[in-house]
Amino acid sequence: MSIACVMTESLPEISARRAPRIRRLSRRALPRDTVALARFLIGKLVVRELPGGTAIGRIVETEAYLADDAACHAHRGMTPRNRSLFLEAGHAYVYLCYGTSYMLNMSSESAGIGAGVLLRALEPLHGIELMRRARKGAAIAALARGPGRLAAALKVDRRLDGVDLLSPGPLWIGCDGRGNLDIGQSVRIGLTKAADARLRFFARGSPYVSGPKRLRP
DNA sequence: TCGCGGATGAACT
DNA sequence: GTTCATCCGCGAG
Repeated sequence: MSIACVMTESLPEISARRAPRIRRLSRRALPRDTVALARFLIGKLVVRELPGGTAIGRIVETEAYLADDAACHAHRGMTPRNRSLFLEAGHAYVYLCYGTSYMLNMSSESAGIGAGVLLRALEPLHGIELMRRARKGAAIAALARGPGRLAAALKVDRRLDGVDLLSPGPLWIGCDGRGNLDIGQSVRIGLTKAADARLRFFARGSPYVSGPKRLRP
């Protein structure tokens, strides 16, 4: 993604004089620990480069899935589906849930350790029309509120499983220096296993966070 | 604002 | 055959 590419599109959400300077996250800068990484990713940007343009959203909700965690797909060892969770921190793990929705995760530990962070919701910032087309005209507030919606809005599917999110490519994660948000914490959403662990993080007060109101105080 | 049920498909036991 | 970290539309309160 180049600044020029952002500025050539005449979208109201980012004015020319405030064009974002987005830098890819460096692997060195990532927190070592999965929980710290889930918190760290709040406020960072997901950049999706598509033939029709670039879609960008700010991460406002994440969940940590630990190596020692019954709710983590890697909990019972590596399988063809979950092998991306065992890649060095910063790789995409994408899978289909309930036959209808893709989930986008980022691997979070050293190579060989299966753990990750689920990206649950974005504040749409740029390429909103692109995302709305992918979401059948949904309201902006609901474009990427929920993990399945997030993946749909960014056209993320299994083809992006294993992609390095810290390298140039179709999908990467960056920072624009404005990510200092008030971060709340709660139990994770929708789980049947290990449902009591408070491993969900969200930007307090953001209307783009998913889940019932009691879980986003 | 909430809780419910159906649609959906791939991986795993 | 079972499981799964969801979405959507609907109806109750």
